[in-house]
Amino acid sequence: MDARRTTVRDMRRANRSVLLTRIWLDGPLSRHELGQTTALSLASVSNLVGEMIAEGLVEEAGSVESDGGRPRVLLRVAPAYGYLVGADVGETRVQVELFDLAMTARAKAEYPIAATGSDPRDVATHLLHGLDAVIEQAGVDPAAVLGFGVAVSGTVERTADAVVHAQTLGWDGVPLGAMLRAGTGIPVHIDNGAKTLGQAEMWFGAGRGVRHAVIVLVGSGVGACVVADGVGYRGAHSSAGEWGHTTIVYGGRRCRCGNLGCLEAYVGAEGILDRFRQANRGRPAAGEDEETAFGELLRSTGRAAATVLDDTVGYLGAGVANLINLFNPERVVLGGWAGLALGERYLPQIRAATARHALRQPYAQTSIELCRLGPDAVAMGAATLPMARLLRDGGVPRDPVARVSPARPAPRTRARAR
Amino acid sequence: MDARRTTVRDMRRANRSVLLTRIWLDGPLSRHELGQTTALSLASVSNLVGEMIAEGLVEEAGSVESDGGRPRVLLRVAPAYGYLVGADVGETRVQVELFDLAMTARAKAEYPIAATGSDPRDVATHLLHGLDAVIEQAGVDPAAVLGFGVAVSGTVERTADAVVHAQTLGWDGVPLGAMLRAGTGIPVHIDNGAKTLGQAEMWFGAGRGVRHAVIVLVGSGVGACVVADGVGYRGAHSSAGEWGHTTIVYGGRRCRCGNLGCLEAYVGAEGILDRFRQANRGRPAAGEDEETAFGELLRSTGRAAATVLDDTVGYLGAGVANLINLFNPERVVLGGWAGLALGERYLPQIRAATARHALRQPYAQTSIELCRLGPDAVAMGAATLPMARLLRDGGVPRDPVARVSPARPAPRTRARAR
DNA sequence: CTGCTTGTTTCATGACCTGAACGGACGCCG
DNA sequence: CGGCGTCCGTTCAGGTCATGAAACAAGCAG
Repeated sequence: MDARRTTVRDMRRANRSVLLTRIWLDGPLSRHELGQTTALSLASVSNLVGEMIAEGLVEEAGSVESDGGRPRVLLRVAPAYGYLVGADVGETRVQVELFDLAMTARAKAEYPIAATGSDPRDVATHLLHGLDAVIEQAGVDPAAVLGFGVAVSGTVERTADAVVHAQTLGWDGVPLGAMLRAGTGIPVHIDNGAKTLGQAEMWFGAGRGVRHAVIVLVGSGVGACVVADGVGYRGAHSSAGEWGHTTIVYGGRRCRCGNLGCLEAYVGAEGILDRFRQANRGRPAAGEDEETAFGELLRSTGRAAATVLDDTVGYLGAGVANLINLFNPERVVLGGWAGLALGERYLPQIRAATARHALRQPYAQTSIELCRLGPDAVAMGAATLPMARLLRDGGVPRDPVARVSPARPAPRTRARAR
Repeated sequence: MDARRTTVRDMRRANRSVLLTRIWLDGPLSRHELGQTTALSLASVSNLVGEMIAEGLVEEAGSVESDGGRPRVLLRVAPAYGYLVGADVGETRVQVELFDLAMTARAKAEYPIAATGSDPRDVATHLLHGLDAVIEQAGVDPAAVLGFGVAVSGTVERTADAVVHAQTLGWDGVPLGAMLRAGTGIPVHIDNGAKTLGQAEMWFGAGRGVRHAVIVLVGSGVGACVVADGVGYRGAHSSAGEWGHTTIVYGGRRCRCGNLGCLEAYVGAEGILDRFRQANRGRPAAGEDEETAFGELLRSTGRAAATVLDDTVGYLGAGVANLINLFNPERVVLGGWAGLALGERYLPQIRAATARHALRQPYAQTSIELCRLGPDAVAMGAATLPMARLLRDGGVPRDPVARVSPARPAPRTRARAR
């Protein structure tokens, strides 16, 4: 139903994309298996794979014996074909990491930033410095860096300038994409941190093998990444998945967004600690920062703590049930630092609470799992952005100019002359 | 990212689909305009359109003068190329309607059914009788009927048997698709009524020209149809969009689904009337059935009625805001008989309540509109199912056997013999 | 070394889109 | 009323692509 034409070149790109994606995701594979699972003819597989090998994108990786006959050669994406850089713009620091195509980290850089109201220009400078630093540190050719993915905790418009709105950073309409592109020739990709972490969890973590999932992220705030049929759900302007500010207690607690009864006010770490303080006659949980205080609360044996945590599990279950009813996923992945901590201790109770609130059938069709990557995988998640592009395009697009322009000056005559 | 190969035939089908969809949706168009908007070359447009004209699927419809030169011929889908039958399985009646490809109704049939626990076999019989009846009534060749779309108010699995789970009908696991296919050779399509009504609203109603929308349906119960990038969002097992049973008041009123605090218990007509009865010292609104009672309540000037309706607007606003935060649509369409009645009187207040509960940015990017088709368009919505298939395939697939099999017996030798 | 099995590549074929040339229809103007 | 310019629509040669069948390659057993 898409209003886009299809040309014969799109076909080749689409098929290259299918093959490359499968080789990359499902490890070393033989040409035979590729033909089997993609329904492409062996001839085409050979043709396309041969092209990718010639480009250096794919390489042979040993062979495995086949009963009696010629052994099958395994194929993998060449790890050193190119490199990916991912960056995490957090509230307190900018972290930049370089990966090869096997997604092994090769270099890392980190820059502290002011906790509140960080100047976008400073952040952009840190990001560009970090980019140079990790390239230098890893000793790779800058031309081999396929892309620079940046994850920020806000919504990112899908325009050329990649305008960012990030409440926690105090940014409203920052054209971060344009700012970064002015400082580097490497392709820049910017997206919301929850969405990139969700993608990473889908490819390498608890979402493997699933096409419909919701990755729930509970930290100080609360967010979600919805994956529909293998691709992130964005909505009209890329701000879909704002689960934290859905109303779950009509007229309830005030949330930091200003509304009443948001889910975040009940199951976000800040909201939980605040509720504990109220239940504990104004005495907060011990701990310098939020994370240690939350850990303390989890370990606490007091009556107030137990009540607050029980309630939290209930609210979280209702919130997850809402997601299940609305999105009908195959899997729900519970992540974020607070979500992980809660889940490690209360997963069965969370499942039970969800079952109470969700419709029977969609609940039965889904499974609720803990995340596998942990909260520090944001930079890796950001690096999935250029990787996704590489896979979608079936490799780096061949320079299309070279094929057409030589014939341009006198197309007809030259063609005749042959 | 789809693990599906692309062949040279898919390309042609895809391009036919693009052209056909555009011709059908955007009325008579010239070849030039088609080339413009689809980015196909004029040569290909001519080629593909010529094929469709030869098949009788597309026809010329007058011409429009172009400044000075040869006038451009307009093209449209031939209304009499084929016919679509749509059926609505309601709680009290089965309604069957036949349309031509211009979506004008040509015949209608209706059968009352038992209000509760209707036997699936009876319903299937009514549906098949209705199918024959409207074909007979319209005087149409049965072979020209392209498909039979059936809308039911429950979830429909996307399997060959089209297994239906419909709480309101008392059905759990009814293979309605298999039952109907056993009684007719016409292709059968079954889907949830909210989804088909949503599709109709997208094509002919308040969703025209929009790619991301949520169609909200408030009747006795509450549902929603999410359209993402032009296609209905289904989730893993087609039960996505169960908005009515999301929790909006944690620990609140008991819903007929058994849970506490579901949205449906607050903004469904049944829930509203029940809340009014409680607020009105046990005296219900006057009226034999739900619909007249609800109309009475809307016209009522009493204090209890005003409070209940004000609260309803608030809950509805919060519920719509949740959809906006989660799905980030371009448009929200308010429909269903109760939703339409509420919206006609309270649309500004509903918008205001939604604005209070939604995040500022996604709210600013969306518009909330009333539906245009009314609640009786379910049969037409069902007829969109075979139409969607026709558009997706770019017409009726040509028999592929005829093209290949003659060469089969001795492909090599025969080829040489020429 | 030969036959056998299995994996991979080559080749002729048919299907497709495209740019450019060609043919057609209409209004305008001398 | 016939030539002319302006578009519209179609035809054709050229290039790209996937595919099935046949050919080639690489191991193993006898």
